[in-house]
Amino acid sequence: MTTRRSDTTRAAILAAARERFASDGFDRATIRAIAADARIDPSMVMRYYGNKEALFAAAADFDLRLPDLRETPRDTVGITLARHFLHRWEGDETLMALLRAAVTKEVAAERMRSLFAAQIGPVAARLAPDPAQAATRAGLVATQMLGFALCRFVLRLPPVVTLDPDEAVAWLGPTIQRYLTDPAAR
Amino acid sequence: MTTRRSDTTRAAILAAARERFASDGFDRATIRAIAADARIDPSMVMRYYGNKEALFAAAADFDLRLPDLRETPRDTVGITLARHFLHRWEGDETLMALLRAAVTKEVAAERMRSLFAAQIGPVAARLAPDPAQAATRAGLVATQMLGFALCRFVLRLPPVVTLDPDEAVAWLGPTIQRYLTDPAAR
DNA sequence: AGATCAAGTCAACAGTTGTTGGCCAACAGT
DNA sequence: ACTGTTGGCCAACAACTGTTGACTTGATCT
Repeated sequence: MTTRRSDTTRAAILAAARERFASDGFDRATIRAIAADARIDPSMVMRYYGNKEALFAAAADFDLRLPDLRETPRDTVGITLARHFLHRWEGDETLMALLRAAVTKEVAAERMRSLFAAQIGPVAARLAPDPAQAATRAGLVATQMLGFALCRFVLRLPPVVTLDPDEAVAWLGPTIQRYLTDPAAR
Repeated sequence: MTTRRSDTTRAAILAAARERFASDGFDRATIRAIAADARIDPSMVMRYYGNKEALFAAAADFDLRLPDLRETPRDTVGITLARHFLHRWEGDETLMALLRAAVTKEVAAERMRSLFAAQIGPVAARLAPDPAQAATRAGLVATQMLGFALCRFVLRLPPVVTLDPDEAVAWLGPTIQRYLTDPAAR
């Protein structure tokens, strides 16, 4: 199983696609632009990935890669989660591509939903004081994490962009901690 | 100054535009579709609003209309703000149009930035224990509010959609309160 | 009634998009 | 050397986009 000649361009296409989808969103990222970035003909993109939707599906394949939290002390889970999320977002533009697309493409939104349900859900299920509210708690965690990413990386609100990572974690950590482990509000 | 005949259609166009921009985003909301919704010819849209960008600018004109918080007790400001924001969002699809567009259109993002800076900034400036961090605190408030709106109205994460308004306010209120008035983290 | 002007319709333009099929060049195995 | 396959390019298509200008209708005013 040696790497074929095409595997190189295949990967180049995927990288260019991720970049374009991340910075321009699904609609404005044209196949022609992606092909130009990868220095190939647009028709190659079609040949390798079928159509634009399939290319996006391949480019937006993402895993949060949450660490195993079973060994972290219960009351530092919030901070740990916040730090990991921030780190994960900064190192991979896939999440950005997914978020930018999810706002207008239903398929991408669905992927976002299942991503968070599958990854944060279990954490909440284990930590929530009331198992019945586990899903709600996971959802709340998502609102704060995605909201931060939205403001910092997409909307670029100046005060949120300025925040250095440690500071951000120090602010967000307790919020996430509260959503996960504090007694229900009201 | 009686209302001219054209004012009716002018308003119809604006309403249709807001609806389309809110549900489809800037790119997918075509002038033809908007015109069809308003039951007129596409060229009328151009005549009245010049071009698509200007139409969007007119349709996405929004004001948070924050209540005067100087008389609300300092420690209930978080809940009050959360409730108002949620209420405002549900009653007017303009914010949705703005958010959907802000993710890919720089002009819309800029409007979002100045909107939050101008409206939440002053509140934070008055409540923050440390005047120097007022902007940061306002930004954090924005992350939670926009993140909630994103998950509930745009991405439609099931557990966040299910949440009834009072419950949502009870969860978000304390977070916002903390961002505004609690001593800085770290 | 006839002239004036706003309100609205129609058809077309130029550009861009995803997508397709035919063609060419390089390589591999015989 | 020959032949089949693989990787790549080119030109074109059909659909759709924002936008424009010429034309028709209808009301209003003198």
